[in-house]
Amino acid sequence: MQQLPLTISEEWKGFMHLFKEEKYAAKKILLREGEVSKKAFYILKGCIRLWFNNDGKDVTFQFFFEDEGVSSVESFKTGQPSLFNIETIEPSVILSISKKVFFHILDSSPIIKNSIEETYFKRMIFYQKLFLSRIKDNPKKRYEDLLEHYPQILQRVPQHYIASYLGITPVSLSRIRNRN
Amino acid sequence: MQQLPLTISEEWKGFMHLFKEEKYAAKKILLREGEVSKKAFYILKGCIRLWFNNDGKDVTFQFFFEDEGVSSVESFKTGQPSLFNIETIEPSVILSISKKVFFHILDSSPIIKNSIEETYFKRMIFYQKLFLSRIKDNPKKRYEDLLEHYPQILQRVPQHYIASYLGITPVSLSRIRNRN
DNA sequence: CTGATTTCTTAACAATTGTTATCGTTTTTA
DNA sequence: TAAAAACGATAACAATTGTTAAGAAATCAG
Repeated sequence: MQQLPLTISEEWKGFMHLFKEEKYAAKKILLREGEVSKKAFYILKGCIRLWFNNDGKDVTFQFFFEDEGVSSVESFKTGQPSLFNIETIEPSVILSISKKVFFHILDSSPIIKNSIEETYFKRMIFYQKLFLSRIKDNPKKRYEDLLEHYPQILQRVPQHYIASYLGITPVSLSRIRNRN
Repeated sequence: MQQLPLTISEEWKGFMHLFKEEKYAAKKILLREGEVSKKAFYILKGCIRLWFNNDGKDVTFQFFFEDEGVSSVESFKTGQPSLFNIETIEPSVILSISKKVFFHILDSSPIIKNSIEETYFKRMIFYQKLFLSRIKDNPKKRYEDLLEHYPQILQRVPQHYIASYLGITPVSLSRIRNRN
């Protein structure tokens, strides 16, 4: 969906053996809010959400599906505690890589290093656009955009997560859906 | 405020003669939405807002003040049309630099190149946080955060720009302010 | 200095969303 | 498979925000 995959380019293939394949049940937390990220992930099968605790309320703010890279980027890179949880929604098959190995790959391949930096840049633009959609659109419009551009999300993700993602309550989302 | 300055480190000083100092009146557009960015800016005095036209409505989404770098990053870097306008709010004194010279500096100084890439990374985190505040907080809370963390904005920027930035109408902002 | 514009407030009403609670239905788990 | 938990729809009412309009105050421009 709105996520930029960790491109498995030709270049990456030479390093694939350094990834570890892991299977997780649904609702498994891969990284807990407040902890320091030690691994980055790549989804082979399944889906994941990012969420954090906001005064006792579970706030979901991003979804990831097959062939997308997921991590708490700033925690993974800088060693700060993660601001959010990374949690499976469905049972999932994940490739994981340690910090040490990841940065070793970056050092040994300028091509990959470059592509990762490009990824930071693109992700910045992505978040800028997400932020803009919050400013310009009301919840109903944001729901319709989601319906138009990422219908798969609505089919795979429980509705109250989506409500949270849209910035409204589950009740309000249910109303919007049944208002034609 | 919430912007990451283009750090004028020691390293930068050797290149300062390549910048051009320009003076602008209030409400001057430095880059128009839809045009390709040819210059990046650094504010010596004054302030600037970023805004775009949304169905005829003027939507402001970021403010910049003294000692901050401003540009339509993705347009400046990739040559795509800018998604927004860059406009002075007050009469301003600006350092400007052309694309050609800017990237020449990046090529001649690995230190600066590195710091710019670091800037992309930090700006990504910045936009991520902005986006999160849209999800977790209601307009009133966002106004109070602004009041607490960036009181200078409220003193220097017209209120309807701030309302737009907070994602509400000027009328609603006026009500929030006068509701104690 | 004066008329025009911009900026902010307030009012009245409509529309939307939040809150709380209830009730089937589906899914999970022991 | 049976009990428990999760999920989604709906209702009733409160609170918030949007819309439109009018008017006062401040600022700008000639």
